[in-house]
Amino acid sequence: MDNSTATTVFESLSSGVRLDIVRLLIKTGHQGLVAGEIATTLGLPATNLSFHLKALTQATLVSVTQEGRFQRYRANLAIMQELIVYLTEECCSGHPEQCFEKPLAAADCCDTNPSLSSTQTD
Amino acid sequence: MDNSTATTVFESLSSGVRLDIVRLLIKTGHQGLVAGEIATTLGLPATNLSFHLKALTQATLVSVTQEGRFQRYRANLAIMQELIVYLTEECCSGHPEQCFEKPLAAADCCDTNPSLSSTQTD
DNA sequence: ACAATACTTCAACTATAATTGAAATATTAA
DNA sequence: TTAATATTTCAATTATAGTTGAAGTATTGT
Repeated sequence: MDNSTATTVFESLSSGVRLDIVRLLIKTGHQGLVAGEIATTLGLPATNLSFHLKALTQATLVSVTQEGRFQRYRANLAIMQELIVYLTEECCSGHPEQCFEKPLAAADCCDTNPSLSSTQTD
Repeated sequence: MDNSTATTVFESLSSGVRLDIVRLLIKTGHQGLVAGEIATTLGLPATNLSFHLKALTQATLVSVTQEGRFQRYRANLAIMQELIVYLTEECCSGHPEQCFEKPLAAADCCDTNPSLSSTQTD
């Protein structure tokens, strides 16, 4: 991931609304959600949601597929992983010795570790 | 890291200027840089830099200490690590089975692995 | 064909962020 | 103590982002 892509991704996630959308879509995984379901879940007017979904789609953080008159949105997990790699590289750049003094916990991510998910606020 | 903190951090890094500042300060590590050095390196007017440094400081992405009439800024690596953990948790939430299909590379970060740093664009 | 549904686009508006030069503050050097 | 240096704050301006209702497009159900 290059710096301008990273900026675009950060920009996308800098809106509370868009972060909520991405987190919601990550939770629904491959199934994703159609626009109306997102609107209902997050209590957003359709036009406002559409605005943010367009931004997220252009930033490739979500993908869309048409299903009849519905538009199904899915989170792009790959780019989240790339973002994690990017941040890890940046944190280490030139200073590996002070990088990750405490354990990263990334490796623990997929374990059944309730203490990780319980740190979330909503 | 809670969601509103994450939003604040993303907001901070969503500006190309601020991302440049943080990346520069990460490179200089514990030594950090005084404001004037940052301004010279990035070619920014002092007042504009000060604006962004204030935002970064309030978001706790950088810290300041006074040295006579200089202000020395340093990156807060700990919050970058927390951000990585936050993203990892979010990516995994509810879907550990599809989390990190490809290797994360986070663990390789501090190894002498030139292929990682060579992916950066500037 | 026609009405209903799902969603997007458009245009207008409001809100927030970024940039700038001038003035202010604080520290140091002469 | 006066001048120079380092940085911040302020006020004004410009630029960009977010929100909304109305209208438009496309698909489906009757």
